[in-house]
Amino acid sequence: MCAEYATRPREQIAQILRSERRYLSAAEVFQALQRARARVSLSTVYRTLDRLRAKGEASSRIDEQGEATYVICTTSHHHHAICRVCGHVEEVACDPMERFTEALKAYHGFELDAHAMEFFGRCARCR
Amino acid sequence: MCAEYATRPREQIAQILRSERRYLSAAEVFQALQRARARVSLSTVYRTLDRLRAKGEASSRIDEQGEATYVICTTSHHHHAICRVCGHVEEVACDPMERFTEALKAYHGFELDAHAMEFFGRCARCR
DNA sequence: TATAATTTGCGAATCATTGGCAGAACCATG
DNA sequence: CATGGTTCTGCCAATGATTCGCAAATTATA
Ligand SMILES: [Zn+2]
Ligand SMILES: [Zn+2]
Ligand SMILES: [Zn+2]
Ligand SMILES: [Zn+2]
Repeated sequence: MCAEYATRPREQIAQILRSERRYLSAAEVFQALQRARARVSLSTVYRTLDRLRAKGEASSRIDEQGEATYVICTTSHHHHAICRVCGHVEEVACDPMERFTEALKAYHGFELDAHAMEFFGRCARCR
Repeated sequence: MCAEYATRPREQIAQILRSERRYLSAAEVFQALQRARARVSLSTVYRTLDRLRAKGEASSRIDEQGEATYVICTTSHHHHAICRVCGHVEEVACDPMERFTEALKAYHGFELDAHAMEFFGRCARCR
């Protein structure tokens, strides 16, 4: 029990996420599937995206309209710089974070165990 | 035209947000209003919370269940450290941010114009 | 091919949030 | 303290993304 099946729909969905390096909603993935003549239901898209996130293979964020969006990314700790023009997602290391950790403890007595960051601007190509 | 009315419902909602220093959903604010015997509709709660956010008097975030939550905060640039135990929100200054700005430009050619950060952990009282 | 476990598709259900609109509240003015 | 124009509020229906339930299809294994 609890085995994992490698299925066609899952591979097709992952394929789309891998080719686009930007946050996509379930609806956008679904549309891309239809454009590629892949017959996958919207339900399966939702389930697969959530599964990728749970496995740590994708990162999710809620966009301005309140919709969940997903992007494939590495599992090591990093943050995302999102281009306002093309949506391109750049993975950013996070060394300077230690400064915040220190400041939080010194000034607020707050002990950090996690943090989230997002950067917005224009990527190298769009400048 | 376009004047602003100071009304009872708005004051009652702001009162609740001021007394609780943590992120509250519209439903939670509504329940608090009922507990205080204040007769305000859920619609008004939604409208007032969004209005506070638009005026910069409150900050909003989407919680783990996908619901919008709000907290009163100052207008100057800062970030939030959220206690995992009691939900207390601490405002955190953001000087070390310049490091990220530099790194993004140097390593990724990415030009920053905005960023978002959230910190999670345990506040001084809950440690 | 036979079998059991897992996944899929479909449609219905959920549920936070928004929209429309008639009436109530607000506030400046006389 | 009345009047009148503007702004808010409450009610309730509509929206729309996401989730659920379940029978049928797919996968893995022998
Ligand atoms: Zn770009
Ligand atoms: Zn980090
Ligand atoms: Zn705490
Ligand atoms: Zn900052």
